Parts: sequence; structure tokens; C-alpha cells
Amino acid sequence: MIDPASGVPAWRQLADDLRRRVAAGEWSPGARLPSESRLMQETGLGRTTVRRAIAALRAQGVVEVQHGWGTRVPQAREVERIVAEPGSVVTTRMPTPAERATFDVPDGVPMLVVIGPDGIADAYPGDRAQVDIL
Amino acid sequence: MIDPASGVPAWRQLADDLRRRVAAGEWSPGARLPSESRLMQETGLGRTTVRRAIAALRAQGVVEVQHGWGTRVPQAREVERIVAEPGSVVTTRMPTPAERATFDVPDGVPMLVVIGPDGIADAYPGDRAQVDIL
DNA sequence: TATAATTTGTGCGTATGTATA
DNA sequence: TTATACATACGCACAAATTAT
Repeated sequence: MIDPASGVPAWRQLADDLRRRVAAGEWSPGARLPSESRLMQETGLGRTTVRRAIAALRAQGVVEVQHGWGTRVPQAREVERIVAEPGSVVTTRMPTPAERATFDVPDGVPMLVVIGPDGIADAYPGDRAQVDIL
Repeated sequence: MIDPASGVPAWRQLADDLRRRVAAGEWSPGARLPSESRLMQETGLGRTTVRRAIAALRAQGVVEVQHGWGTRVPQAREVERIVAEPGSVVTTRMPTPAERATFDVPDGVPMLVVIGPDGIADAYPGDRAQVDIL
């Protein structure tokens, strides 16, 4: 799984792998991800490397870490995670009055706009969505 | 170049190829891309298929098309195109007062926030930036 | 000014494969 | 299984815009 000769840092390979598995729904929200020790065993990596991967995922909001308990996918996921295909373009703008009405977007919240490879644009309220690039 | 047996529609393969070549700077802004007829010759595709690929790129702002002249990379590119690495997360929010000052962001313009695979976040004014996923 | 060549815009019909009812 | 709908892809013809001769 982790390829030391690929040129990609090991912590990044592990983070990428975990991010993909979270996006695939391997762990339901609230469920515990493998512990640091377990990840060390499964991957053969050191603790520093494993922790660095998890730190990156925490910063991205992909996982939550609770001291003494473990790592989990955020429970009530207030943000929808949109997986952007290669060939997409992501922009942002303020919502139109129509979008404010249909999505019930609060004042001061921008929209995330994903223009797919087919040129079709989808807009999501910025307080409830984020785009994952896998 | 275009592989009919790949399962990916031919127009999408062509669009992806052209998008990558534009991002690589193969055509400087204002320069003319190959005409529809040329792309038909080079790829062996029909005109409908070639035009569909270009339509997708137009919708994404990757190219501009001028009737009777041709297709070009937008001249004065008012938006900065950020290429997002796999493993990144894209969100949006309104700028902080500090960002408004340093970037000179007009009222009502949100920020595009790219959190890299390393967990480091970069924010760009939404009216001057968009994220490409290659 | 006029003409021709090139290029994109638009509309038509046809065929094939795939997903859905 | 059949029928329907949709996406993809091809070919053709003509209109409109641009540029060079």
C-alpha cells in the first residue's frame, strides 16, 4: 500500500489512503478509525509518520481526534463533502436571491461552485459543503 | 491519444487533454488553438465530438471562442488559476478584515480556501482565483 | 470595394450502446 | 422480454464572422 520508492512521502500516501476510505464510507460517522498503533502495524511506518498523516486530515476536517479515545469521522457532519472529478474547476461567489431562497442560505455565506468536466456547474452553500480532491 | 475502449467519452478525453495543455502553457494567452477541422484530423473524431469538448472548456473559462476567428486562451486572465493537488480540500468563506485589507477584496466577494494535503490552508480572493483539478 | 478562404454557429438526420420502466 | 429514454458519436449542409488577397 505504502510505496517508499514512489517519491511521495509516506505520511502523504497514508493520508491519501485514509481520506479515500473515509470518502468511500468505510467508517460511518462516529465510528473509530484504526488506532495509531494499529496503523503502525498495518503500514510498517513509525509513530511520527502516522501522526503526521492524521494531523493533515484533522486540519482538513476529514477526521476528529479525541484524546484517550481515538480518531473518528465527524459525527453530525454539518458539511457535505463533494468529491470533485479531475477536469473540474472550483470557484466561489455570493448566492443569487433564488439560491438564498431554495437552499436557505444565511446572510454572508458564499456559494461553492463546481464546474464539472462537462461544463455543468453545481453550486453548494459554503457553510454546508466542501470539495474533496482525491 | 484518444482511446475509444477506455470507457471515458471521447469528447471528455479531448477536453482533458486540451485543458492540461492549456495549463502547461502550450498556447500563450491570445494565441490560437487548433481549429475544429484540425482537431478532427489529429484525433479522427467527428465535428460534434470536437465541439462538445470545446464547449465544456468554454463553460469552465479555460478557453474563449470567437466566431469566424478561432479558439484562444483568455488574453488578460483576470483570474488566477490554482492547480489543486490530489489530497486537497476546497472550501469558501467570507474574508477576515485582515484579508480584506491585504488583498484589497471588494465588499461581497468571498475567499476561496485551499487546504493542501499537508493541512496548510491558502486563501485567495474569489473574484481573482479559481481552482483547477487536473 | 469585392472576393475567396478559413473558422465557428446552427440545424438536420442517423446509428449505436446503455440505462430505465 | 419489450419499450422508452438518454448519452454518445458521426456526417452533412448552410449561415455568419473574420481575415487576407
